[in-house]
Amino acid sequence: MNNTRFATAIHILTLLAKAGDEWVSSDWIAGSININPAMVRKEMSVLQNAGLVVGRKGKEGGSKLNLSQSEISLADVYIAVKNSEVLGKKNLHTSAKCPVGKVINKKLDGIFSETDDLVIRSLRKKTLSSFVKQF
Amino acid sequence: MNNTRFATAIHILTLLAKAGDEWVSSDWIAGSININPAMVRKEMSVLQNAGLVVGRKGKEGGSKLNLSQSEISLADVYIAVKNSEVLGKKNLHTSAKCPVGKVINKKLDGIFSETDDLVIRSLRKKTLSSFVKQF
DNA sequence: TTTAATTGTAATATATTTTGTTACAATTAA
DNA sequence: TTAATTGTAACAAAATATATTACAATTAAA
Repeated sequence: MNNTRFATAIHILTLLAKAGDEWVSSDWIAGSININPAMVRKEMSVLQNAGLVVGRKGKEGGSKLNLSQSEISLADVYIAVKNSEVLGKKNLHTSAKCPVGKVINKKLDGIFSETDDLVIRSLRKKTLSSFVKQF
Repeated sequence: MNNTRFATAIHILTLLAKAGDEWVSSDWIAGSININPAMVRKEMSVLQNAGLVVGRKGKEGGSKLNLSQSEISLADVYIAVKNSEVLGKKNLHTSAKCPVGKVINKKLDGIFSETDDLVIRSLRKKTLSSFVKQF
């Protein structure tokens, strides 16, 4: 996760949470984060596919939450945006001739997935609701 | 961590652990990982700065562990190589005019560092020794 | 019905990060 | 003295992330 996707997603969801039942435009959100509106819409599209938000086209269009704040956990957000494991990537092409190189990825798998699970279980306990209360 | 540095560092340390008191060349290690020897030396340099390995130049030179296998935790390795937080980067330049944009990074800080700590505490319990035993 | 505003998405461009490569002075053992 | 090796710098290439532009499709409201 050497990118801003989690931070961006949380920022978006926080604004939607605070907007309640209003439709919020990507332009408004982009102004708060200070990124391009098209970037907001791209990430919004991911959050829609995850079932967290809904969008509406056309004049007076925009986005809003699809679930209540307390039904959205930060794990849902993380899972929606994550594109690598916490401990990073493995070296593909390790040597089949070396006893270590031959099997190391299988051994790393355990640690890698255990670490990912740990993070997800921790984020599962945190809700958008409690995050937004801080503001 | 959208890179291979942790996997590479663990691979290196595993080979050194299995080599015992011998000096292992970057060329040999590179062959097992199937990457460029200069890459191995770069990462080795990081592990040296972390106090985990020692190097020797010249003919019959190479690297070996500076501590016993059981004294090296995977957290030591992770800390040595990590260059981003688990949950990624924050958006710098968020709007000072928006009540959310104004303070969100401070609020995210809590979650971000808590998550990093969680991972480190978990890796702290795992030693190079127990990892290497699997081979 | 027309207009204005907005999404969703694709295509392209730019920037940043990661990985790979080459080169070589300094060092060390034999 | 020779041969092998590190440590590091400089540069190149590839992969990933972010930004920008454009526009068809849609929708509310005039």
